[in-house]
Amino acid sequence: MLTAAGFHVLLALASGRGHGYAVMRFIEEISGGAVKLGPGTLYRTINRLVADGLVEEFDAGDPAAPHDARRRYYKLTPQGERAARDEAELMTRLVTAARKAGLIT
Amino acid sequence: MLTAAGFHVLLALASGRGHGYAVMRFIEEISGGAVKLGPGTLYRTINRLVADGLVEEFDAGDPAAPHDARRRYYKLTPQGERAARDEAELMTRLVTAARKAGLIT
DNA sequence: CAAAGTATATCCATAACGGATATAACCAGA
DNA sequence: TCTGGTTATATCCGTTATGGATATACTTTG
Repeated sequence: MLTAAGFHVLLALASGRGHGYAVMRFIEEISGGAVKLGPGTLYRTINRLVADGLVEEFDAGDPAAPHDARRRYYKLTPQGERAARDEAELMTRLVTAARKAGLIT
Repeated sequence: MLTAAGFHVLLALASGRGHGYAVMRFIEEISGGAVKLGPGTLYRTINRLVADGLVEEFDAGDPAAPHDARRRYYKLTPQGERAARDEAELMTRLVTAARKAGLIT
């Protein structure tokens, strides 16, 4: 199974956040500030996802938009998309159960 | 934040699974067999939740139903319920984002 | 040009996990 | 009754993952 950080990263990439720092902000945003991914966990997690074939770096060579040269861009591989989808589906089941249990409305 | 295992246990308890082994089966059931909590993680997690005040043991002294004497029963504390609800709410946000990203329907 | 923010990378101590091993009670059927 | 399979809890060990600090340097804004 994916780790929480792993899923967060995949979800951020699937949501169009292409590089590490943007991933970090996405997670903070979506959790209302509750979840913060420090740089240690962030870059380590990205590297692990790349090593596992769930994510790949790509060249965002759009010369029109003068992007920050330091940035490294990543996207999901088909395998990564599958993994993210599986995890999201598991999560819907957990949310349904939480609703059934009266934890949330 | 809760660990995945921690949330699973809280959710199982909130769903009326009172003792450790039942918690284990609940998680396996709800995930369609994808997530399995081994005894190491299971009992360690329960103990941690108790130590953190999210869960407490109680005496299921129902003499009518001759229950298994080995079982140890647990339930959520108010704090545990809050934590489980917060986590479930975060999860709904993640699921919504996954839907928006086209990962799930 | 200085300060704040953006961006990536690495290190270390701590926390958590997975799976094996152990022990034993419970239950169904031969 | 005894025997095997399942239920149930507990602990140990090696591995993996985390959180936070530290480092470095580019970019943007006033």
